[in-house]
Amino acid sequence: MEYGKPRRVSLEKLRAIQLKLAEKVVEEDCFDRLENICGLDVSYKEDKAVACAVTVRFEGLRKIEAAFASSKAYFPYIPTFLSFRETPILMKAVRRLREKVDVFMVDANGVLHPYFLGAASHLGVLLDKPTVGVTKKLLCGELLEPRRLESGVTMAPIVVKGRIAGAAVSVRGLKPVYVSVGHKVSLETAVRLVVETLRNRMPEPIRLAHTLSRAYARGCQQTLRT
DNA sequence: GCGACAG
DNA sequence: ATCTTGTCGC
Repeated sequence: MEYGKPRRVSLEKLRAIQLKLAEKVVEEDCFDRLENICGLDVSYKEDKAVACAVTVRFEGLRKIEAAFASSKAYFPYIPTFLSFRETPILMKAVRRLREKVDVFMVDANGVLHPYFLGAASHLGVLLDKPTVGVTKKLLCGELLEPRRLESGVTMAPIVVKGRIAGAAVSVRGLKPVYVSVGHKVSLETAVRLVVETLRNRMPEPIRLAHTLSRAYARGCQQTLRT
């Protein structure tokens, strides 16, 4: 409700933290098997933040578990500082999961960020787990020439400060989603995972987390049943 | 200084 | 993100 109060930590300090954590990001595949994928998202209800972590089996995309966490939103939304708003509540939801997770998919950017540390990467480093970032709108960077892959998938690399930081991926001529490495995964694998879990505009794990966190925030018990 | 800007 | 109903279209 009121974020106007002076923060005890300056944005310059937070920027320094991002630069530090960005050095720890690993852009290579660091997982042997791919059985479960967990979608992550946060919804808001006035000044309350609700996070949902929903795990699905990669084969068939069937939901096998969902965990929630809620708290007051202590940090405002400030472009390029999203992780400081959502990482705490997402960590809380993830800790409540019981089933093993191989890769996390977050509704946020990974290294597709002006300082190469979007919320998906920030979370990945804190969890020390593989994460992929996916968004519906471009935060930064310039798109290179689109490339049509075999399965009718169109991919356009995105460059940030001279580095390929992500890719615009679109299927069946739909509006693209922006994919980037979060942590411990390669861009190639990140794109593959998104394409293989894409039923609608957003990959299924994230779409589910979005629906569930929103239902939880609005107290829709019925939707949360199954 | 100006404009852009994930959720 | 959120405030919000019906409605146009594949």
